[in-house]
Amino acid sequence: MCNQCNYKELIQSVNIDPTEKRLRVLEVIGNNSFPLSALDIYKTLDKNKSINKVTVYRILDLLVDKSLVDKISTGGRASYYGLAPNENHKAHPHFYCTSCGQMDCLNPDTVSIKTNDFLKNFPGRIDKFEMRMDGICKNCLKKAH
Amino acid sequence: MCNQCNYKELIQSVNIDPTEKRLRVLEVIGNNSFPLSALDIYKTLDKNKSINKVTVYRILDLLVDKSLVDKISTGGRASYYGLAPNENHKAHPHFYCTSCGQMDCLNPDTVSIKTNDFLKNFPGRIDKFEMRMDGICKNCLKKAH
DNA sequence: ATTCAGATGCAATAAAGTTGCATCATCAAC
DNA sequence: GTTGATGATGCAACTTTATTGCATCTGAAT
Repeated sequence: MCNQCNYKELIQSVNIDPTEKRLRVLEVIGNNSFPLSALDIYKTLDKNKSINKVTVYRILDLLVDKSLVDKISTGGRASYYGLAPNENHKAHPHFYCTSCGQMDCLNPDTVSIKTNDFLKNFPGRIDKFEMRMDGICKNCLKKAH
Repeated sequence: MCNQCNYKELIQSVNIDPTEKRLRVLEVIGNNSFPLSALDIYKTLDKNKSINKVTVYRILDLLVDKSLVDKISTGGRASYYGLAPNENHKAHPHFYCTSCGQMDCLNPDTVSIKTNDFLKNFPGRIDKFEMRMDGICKNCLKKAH
């Protein structure tokens, strides 16, 4: 969730056209407090048949490519999307409920990571760091009995 | 890669039948120094038409369920499979090359993680912790120019 | 008004994994 | 040894998630 973000400016800041659909997609992602799947986003926007599924995927790819949006993998089959880390949003781990598919953002300092000398010596290029915990959320735990 | 493992005993230790196919699947995973996709495993075993794709998926599900094998998500679409952590294999992060799809195991102490008070206070149940770095491996970096 | 590039839509397709049901193998009971 | 039950495996069809190819639209530049 981002209350400080001007989505139009965000899009313009990476030198792409802030089209209506791109804005809508980024808004859906930004106004949500947890990451969403492409299909979640599509369904949200398609309430009034206003966008095509393929367009959603293409916009997501673009926003990820421009580092405005973060593509987060789950233990499940679909990727989820959330606002990329920036000054207002520190990078943070996620929790994925393997029962209901809900994904939550965890506080950035629930875990502290120290990447020793590793990063300096790694022979390839590292673009991204992802950390995820899988389990059963409290709601599903309750339902279980 | 596991040189100390007796795969048959491993399978028996979780009270399931050590069938020929289960053994083959676990061996392929265990003899490999990096995680493989279900299709990699299938192709390795299917050289002489000796196993069905569905059987591979079902065996993988079973081995994951019994905690002998770890299902590792990538930035891509397929899951990868490696031996689950145990006394001989500490849990460790992975590196995934977004260019060629190769996944590598990183040294367990390339990063040190401190999960502050988080785990104690979390209202759900946590089964698994996954950490992955995505980027371009040194081979693909070379090819790029 | 015309043209051109980029954005979007639509249908078809691909990749990864799952399901339902048939068959096979193993083993205990008779 | 045959029978019957149980679990393992095979095969075809299907589902979900995502991608591709090509057509159409839109908006700025000329």
